[in-house]
This record gives sequence, C-alpha cells and structure tokens, in this order.
Amino acid sequence: MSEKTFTERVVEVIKSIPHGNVATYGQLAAMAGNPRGARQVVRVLHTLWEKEKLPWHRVINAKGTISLTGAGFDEQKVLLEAEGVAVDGRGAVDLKKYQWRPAENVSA
DNA sequence: GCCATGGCTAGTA
DNA sequence: GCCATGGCTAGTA
Repeated sequence: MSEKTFTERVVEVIKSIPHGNVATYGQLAAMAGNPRGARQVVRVLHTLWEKEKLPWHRVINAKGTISLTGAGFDEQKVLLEAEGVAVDGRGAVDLKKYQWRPAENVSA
C-alpha cells in the first residue's frame, strides 16, 4: 500500500494554508490526522520548508503569536504583514480574524 | 536525539 | 516554568 505518511500529509496541509491566513502547529497536526503531532509539524517546517517551498511564515503557535526569535521573528512578521495579516510588536496575530478555517470556505 | 508545541501548575501581585 | 508528546532526518557503518 502507498499510504501517505503523516509527514507527507503535514506538508500538503501546510501548502494549502491560504494567502493572508495563519494556522497553528496543533491545528495543522490535527488536520493531518494527529491532534498530538504539533511537534512533528515543527520538525517538518524546520527541515523541509526550503525543499518543499512551504509558506512557513503562515504557521504560528496556539497562543496566536510568532514562535521564532531574533531575525526569524522579524522576517515572519514582515512576510505576514506583506499579505495583509496584522502583527503587533509582540508578534501576536488576531486568530479570530486571520486563522484559517477551511470549513468556512466551502462554497454555499 | 531533535524540534519553531501545548497545556497545566505553582507562585506572586 | 515544567514536562509529556510524536514521528522522524541526517549522518555514519
């Protein structure tokens, strides 16, 4: 059988985060089939973002803030703001406003 | 062993 | 602030 691995599903789900939206590590893990796989989402981003051209900047933590520090923090903030996502000085994003909610996007 | 989490607790104001 | 959690990439033999 050629079942996709959890990692492959994580890659796909990250790729489908819409422009101008954000998703949390745990949310992506759940969408990929494992609600407890947040750490794996972290690993996928860390190791595959370049090779898979992942929109890594659209992934933030469950508190709704940027998890990166230093230069990475600044870059993520800039990339998000460039696509219309407001980020405050602490790196906080309004999840109510910008979190990706696939179900809401289903055409009526 | 590694990783950019997440959720809950204790301790302070 | 602490610690349980999950799946595996990179590098050597």
